[in-house]
Amino acid sequence: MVRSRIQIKKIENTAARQVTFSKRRKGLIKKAQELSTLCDAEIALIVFSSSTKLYEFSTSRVTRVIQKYMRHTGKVPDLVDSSNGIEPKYMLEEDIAIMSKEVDEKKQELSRMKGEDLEGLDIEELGKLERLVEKSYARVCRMKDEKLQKVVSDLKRNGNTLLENNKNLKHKISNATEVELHTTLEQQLAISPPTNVAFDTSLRLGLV
Amino acid sequence: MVRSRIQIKKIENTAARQVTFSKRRKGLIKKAQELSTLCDAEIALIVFSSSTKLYEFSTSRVTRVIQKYMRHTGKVPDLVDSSNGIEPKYMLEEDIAIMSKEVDEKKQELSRMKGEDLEGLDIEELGKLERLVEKSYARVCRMKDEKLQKVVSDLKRNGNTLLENNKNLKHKISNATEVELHTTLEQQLAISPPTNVAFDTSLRLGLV
DNA sequence: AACTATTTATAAGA
DNA sequence: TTCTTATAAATAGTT
Repeated sequence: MVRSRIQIKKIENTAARQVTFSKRRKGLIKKAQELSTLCDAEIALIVFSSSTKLYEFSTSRVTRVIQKYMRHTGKVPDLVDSSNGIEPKYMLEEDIAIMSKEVDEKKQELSRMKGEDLEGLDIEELGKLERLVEKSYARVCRMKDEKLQKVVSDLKRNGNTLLENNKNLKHKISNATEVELHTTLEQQLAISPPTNVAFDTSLRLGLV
Repeated sequence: MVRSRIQIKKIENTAARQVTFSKRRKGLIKKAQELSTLCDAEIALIVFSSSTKLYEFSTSRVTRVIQKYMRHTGKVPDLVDSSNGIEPKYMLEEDIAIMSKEVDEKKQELSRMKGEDLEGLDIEELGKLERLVEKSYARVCRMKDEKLQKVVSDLKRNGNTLLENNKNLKHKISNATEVELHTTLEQQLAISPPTNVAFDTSLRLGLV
């Protein structure tokens, strides 16, 4: 459909097929969502990829739409209605309606926080939202900064510990060499210059 | 999508809703067909209009895909095969559990978008959230800006119309006074100084 | 039901 | 996977 027009037939190249599947599945689900919202339709969409992976979309729950489908087509009639006399169904459905409304509200609030679906807002509402998102941004940044600071200080602490260890090791080595081998100071330094290594490490860790 | 962009929310006008339903349903089914052909996917699409009319598309028989769905998800294993042993109450309670989870998820997502409840996130997740909120902020600002621009241009247009009207009125008055009353120019101006008023109005409106 | 100006979806490429 | 971009396809409003 783009860059070049394609024929509607199976895409033989597996990688290309997967990419197209992923994109078009997303598009299809979006369209289904839009149709259900715009036209108040009840929709169930079940998609199995060629590798039998399942993707689904439904306005309510897939099984609910399936039940409705069954009843409608006459296959497996009155699945829900044939409860044994008492009707817990009514109450529960009312609950569902309430929760469904709650979900919808949260969804809308969320999409507005994401900067979507803003058409319906007036300037004042947009200003409020702007301030809200701005504040949120500041909070997220602050939290990230705090966590980073913590990582940095942890690393610095580690670096200091290492530095300390290096000093101790150096000490032991110089004692050992002095007592046991009687090597010169010059020889000790040529074999291991621990001070510089430790210093470098600490610096590097402190800059992560 | 065309002529003008529309909001994705229920179309209240019944006729318009039906037209859109018909068009988009056709589009949706076409997309489903294309996806199934291109990517060798097994698809079932069930659509109930708001007037409960049924439309469907499926690569095989809808019930076959439904059965596969049932087996895959493990929900209501033998819905099709044995209609007697099913507990509608259970299903409804399950609905509530699912929705309740959905509400919780949305709530958490929302609070994170608001920069709350961030403790549990690692630095990478915080970075992602940061970019998301940043993008959202840009969108909200852009939308506000667009709306403001629109208000400004509307007001300017109004201002120009008023200016034009004032000119015409001034003309009429000056003609009328000249021909019918023979008043002096000074008297005309004392009664109505239209040029200045029009100018002021235009300026004020243009700066809202 | 047809038209068409736009928006949206997306194939290909990066 | 994700983004970009050029282009095809879908479709809202109109006739």
